[in-house]
Amino acid sequence: MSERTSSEEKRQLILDAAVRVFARKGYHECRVGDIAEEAGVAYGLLYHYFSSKEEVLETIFRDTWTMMLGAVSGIEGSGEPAPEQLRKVAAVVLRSWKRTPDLIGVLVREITRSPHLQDETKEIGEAFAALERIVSRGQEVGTFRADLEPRLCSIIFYGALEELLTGWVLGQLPDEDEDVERAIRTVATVVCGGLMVADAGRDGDGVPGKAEKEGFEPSKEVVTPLTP
Amino acid sequence: MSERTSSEEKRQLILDAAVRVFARKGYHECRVGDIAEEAGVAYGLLYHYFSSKEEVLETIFRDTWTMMLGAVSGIEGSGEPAPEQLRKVAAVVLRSWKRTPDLIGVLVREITRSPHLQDETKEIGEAFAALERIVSRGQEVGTFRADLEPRLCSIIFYGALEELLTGWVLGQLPDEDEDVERAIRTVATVVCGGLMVADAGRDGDGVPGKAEKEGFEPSKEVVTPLTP
Amino acid sequence: MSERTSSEEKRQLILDAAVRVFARKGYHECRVGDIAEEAGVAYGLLYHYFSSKEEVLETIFRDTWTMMLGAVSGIEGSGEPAPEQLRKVAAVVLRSWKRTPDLIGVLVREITRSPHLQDETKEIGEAFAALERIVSRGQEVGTFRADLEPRLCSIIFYGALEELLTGWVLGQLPDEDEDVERAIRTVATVVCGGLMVADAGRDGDGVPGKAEKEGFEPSKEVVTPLTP
Amino acid sequence: MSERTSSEEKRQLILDAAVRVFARKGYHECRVGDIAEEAGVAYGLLYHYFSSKEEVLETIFRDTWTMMLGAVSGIEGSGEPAPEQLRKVAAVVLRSWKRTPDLIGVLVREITRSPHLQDETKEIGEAFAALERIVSRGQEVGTFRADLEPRLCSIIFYGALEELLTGWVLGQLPDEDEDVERAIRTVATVVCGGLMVADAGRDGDGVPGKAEKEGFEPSKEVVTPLTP
DNA sequence: CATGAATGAGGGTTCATTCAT
DNA sequence: AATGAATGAACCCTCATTCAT
Repeated sequence: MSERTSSEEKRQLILDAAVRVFARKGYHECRVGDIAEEAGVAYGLLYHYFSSKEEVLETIFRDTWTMMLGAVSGIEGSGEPAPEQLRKVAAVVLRSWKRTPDLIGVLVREITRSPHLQDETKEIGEAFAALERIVSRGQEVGTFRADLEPRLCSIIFYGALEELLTGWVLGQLPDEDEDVERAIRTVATVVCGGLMVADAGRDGDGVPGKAEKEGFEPSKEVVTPLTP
Repeated sequence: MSERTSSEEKRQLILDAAVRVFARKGYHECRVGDIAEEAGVAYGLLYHYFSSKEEVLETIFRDTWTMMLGAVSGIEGSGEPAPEQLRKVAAVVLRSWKRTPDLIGVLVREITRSPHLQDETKEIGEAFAALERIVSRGQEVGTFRADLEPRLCSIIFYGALEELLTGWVLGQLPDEDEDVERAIRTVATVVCGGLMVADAGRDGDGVPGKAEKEGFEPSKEVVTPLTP
Repeated sequence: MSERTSSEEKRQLILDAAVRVFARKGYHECRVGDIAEEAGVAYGLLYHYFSSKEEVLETIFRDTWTMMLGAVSGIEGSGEPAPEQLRKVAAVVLRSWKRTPDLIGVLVREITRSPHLQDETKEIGEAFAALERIVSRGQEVGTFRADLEPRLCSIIFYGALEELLTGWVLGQLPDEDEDVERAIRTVATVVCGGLMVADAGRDGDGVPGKAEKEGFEPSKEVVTPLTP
Repeated sequence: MSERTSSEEKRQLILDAAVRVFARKGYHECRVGDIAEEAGVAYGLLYHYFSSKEEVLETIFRDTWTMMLGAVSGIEGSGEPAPEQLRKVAAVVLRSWKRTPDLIGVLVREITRSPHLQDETKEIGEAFAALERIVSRGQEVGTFRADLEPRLCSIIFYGALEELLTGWVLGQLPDEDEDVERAIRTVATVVCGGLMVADAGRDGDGVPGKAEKEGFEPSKEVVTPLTP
């Protein structure tokens, strides 16, 4: 109780500081001292908790993707229709921009750093696998057309999300709350619309159908948020 | 003929070598000496043609995006229907993986690295603008539904393409010729399908419709390939 | 009895651990943490008993040279003939390799490292002085030729011992018990033989003469062993 | 001709500077910058010629031992009597103190640095082997007593030389020219005296016998000096 | 006594860039 | 145009030492 910051808290303190610094200057452009300074700890303490600067970044990646995986898994297990599930994934992912812009900035900017992806592939791969299963089940129940590879569809869907985040990160896209909501609707509409069989529930206004209009999103509290 | 390598050829020699080295080790992980060695020239000669290591990367970016912009512009001006145009953009972009995997690898891995995007934004921005106009025109002629922002749609579309390329670059996705063609069809089907108005030309199988079956792609020679 | 480890024992525990670690990795190459780990104590406890890492090494040096000095002094005061005294010194020094190889390894490897010799010079110097006196007395009683400087002789003698130890430490010389005994005989024979006046006791078989054959070494228990 | 310092000369410049700095402060206590400063070159240039600070020391060791080996080999092949050969080795080794005190200081102080001896063992080992052969031949022709192991004798002999050098390096021993010459005589007398058969050439004054008095050392110019 | 988190100066090394040849 | 030796600032990391608990 009286302990101000436990060991684990100190570790998180450093991670949070690293996210801010990486977001501000980029991984390669920042020095280890910047992170320590931002965290308000001594230079070498970082090396008590992490074996290298790179491990700090890897930890950020892993932690985030683990959360992401948890969120997607939760949605996947909800039993809702596939289009609604994709919509929720889009909502979780895209809303995280406003929640934790620094973290998203780091992920977007450094996502393809070679060494990480090799290792992080597990978490990322599982997240993609979950998306893939959502698409597959949509196909099985006849909601989605069956002539497309679920794998490719999950990639298309996730790529769309990532590019939207990139637009916000780079300041090339307006990101007011309503802009974010519109982006969620648009990506859900386009991708789900393209995935759904031609006449399934199509009444002329696109995928999410009436649900959208009926206040389709009570799940906000249910879904694990993407961030700490 | 007797001239071994002209100045301009030497410059390109270095650029090509840089692409291979960046693809192999990444921009930050490679040394200027690696590029020179790969090009078979001396250490300092690189500085006759480029003012810095970074300018080499920027040149690769600019050249490629200029080509990309040219290709997209060409497609945009073809007068074909919007879905067909998007399809061709997808074809040009995705087929470039097999043509020039190293170059794509560099673009995918380094694409969001901070300092570059500031400058490259112009070319990239114009490419996005062209995609946006394609979507807009599809909306104007009633092919695409009008209730979606063209900007967001272009982002979704391009994000899908980039994520597919990423899958190939990272070796997480099969990339035989038929896989590439399937990816082209899939992204065109999904995105165009999601963009099109519910009953416009829908005959139950999605966007590319009959066109696909009628040998829809004589454009291979027409379209400027994405690479040198 | 019930006391697990007294303060003094803990101190010695750390010293013993340090000897093992220094022998294994060398003084400069090992970390303070290595010593603590080897001793099974916590990081900072070392600083309760020693003021620095260097003091640990100095303590090892001083303790050992104090013992060495004690052994040599004991031999010097035995009243035996000079050749026999040198022989016993050789025996004490060289046999210590098998007794405490780690300690000898540390002494051999770190012996001339700069800062230590300044301080240790006192003990080392006294040991050399004792050797010198042994030689001098041999000269006074006519056993050793008088035309050689005792100081140089003591250096030659000790250098021979140290180089033999070095050969064992570096694994370049066989070190079975009989090899050690042969080394003792050889160094005594060569050095004493060279020191002795041409015809003094020379009966054709070398220095230690009959003494050697008569079981010349009952001193094993008498002489203070070189090690704790 | 007009070239002030060739590449090889620059390399040697750095080595010479390193010897001076190592002699002054010791290997561990000096910084790479000290070497560069002493050599009058830039910090990083050292890394053009050597891969690390340690390689600089190793090069000094190897070069010197190669010279030592050459000198000993030359003496070994001279066909002179074994005692005279040992005497010349002593002369070459001990006189090197006055010629190149810094170099000797480095060798004496750092000789047992673990990693080096593993590698340098080849040159050092060959030098010992040459000494061993000198002793063996002395035994074969009946000059040296045959009941001693040549290997041990070579170690005893070299240890004596090294300890004398150590005495000078540490300033514990007078090192005027006459002191050096006396040390040469003493070590030759003692070791050769101990090695020789009791009455072989013994006329009461030890080994070098008359030869010494007859101007026994015209070899000064003949023998390869130990230093560059 | 004992612990180990915290400190931070200092080290070796790298490497983009320059420049004399 | 071409070379590669020379430069030196910058960086990551180590690790002896301290100190609050």
